Amino acid sequence: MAKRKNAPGERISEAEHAVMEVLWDKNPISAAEVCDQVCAQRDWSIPTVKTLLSRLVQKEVVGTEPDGRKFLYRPLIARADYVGGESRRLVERLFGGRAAPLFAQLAESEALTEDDLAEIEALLREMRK
Amino acid sequence: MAKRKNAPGERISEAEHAVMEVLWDKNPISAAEVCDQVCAQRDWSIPTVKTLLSRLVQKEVVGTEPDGRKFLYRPLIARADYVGGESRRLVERLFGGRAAPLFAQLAESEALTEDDLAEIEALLREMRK
DNA sequence: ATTCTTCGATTACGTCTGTAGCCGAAACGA
DNA sequence: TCGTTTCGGCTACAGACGTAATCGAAGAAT
Repeated sequence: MAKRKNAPGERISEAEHAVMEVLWDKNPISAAEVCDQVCAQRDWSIPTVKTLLSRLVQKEVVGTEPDGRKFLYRPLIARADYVGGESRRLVERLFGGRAAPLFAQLAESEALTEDDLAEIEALLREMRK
Repeated sequence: MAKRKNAPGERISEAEHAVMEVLWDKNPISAAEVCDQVCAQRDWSIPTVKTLLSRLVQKEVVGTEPDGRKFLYRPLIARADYVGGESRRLVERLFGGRAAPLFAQLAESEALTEDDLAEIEALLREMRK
């Protein structure tokens, strides 16, 4: 009954997510390389990135492989899985599990561009077959 | 430096959100009444609910009005605003601000029911005019 | 008036999160 | 071989969060 854990399931925090994005973009890479990417956007220092990386390793969502004296990191979960999980969680929590109200909400708050609409229409048409 | 917050914006936590849901459903109500609702679902005790309420008051998202010797609480922000904000935040963080990929994601992870599809189609048709 | 009951307010405390410093071992340069 | 640089690993610490007990004042009951 609890929502606890599927295979990969340890919760990923906001800051950790930023690190994951970098890893999804390119991997495997070293801590320093991760910092190159992420320290540009969020104003972090190397130690911070290393802490986040080790927490992610602990949570078993990031794996390591030795590369000479250093380590290379790579994600152990697919971005699509993470993103899907977060999306479903939001729909669950805020819209009683129904996606339509989310859509309505986005529409109302003008978060939908003309392009979005067209794209969604296309997707719908495709799913209809 | 610490994290920023603007007028409406103090972050509402998961547990606090549960309390907000109760207040949105019925208000103004007393702490005890909030507990009646929320302690049924989450297994909390009165002190917990009161703590959450006072934190929400501090964050200025819940207001109080004296009712004899006790207080009645009511939300100061609309549910639609909160929900809209959270939705936009998710779309921003996970989909680069584009809603279409969210939709695709939900579709792929089978989070869309037949009803959802129909409803969304209807909404789309309506927006098309 | 004295006690019993209610509340809100204050305090507590372990965990998680954001952010970072320090240390020791390994690799490198001389 | 010896110091210097480079890493990963452990340690730290403040603020947020989840959860709750305790205190003190205002009312109610007798």
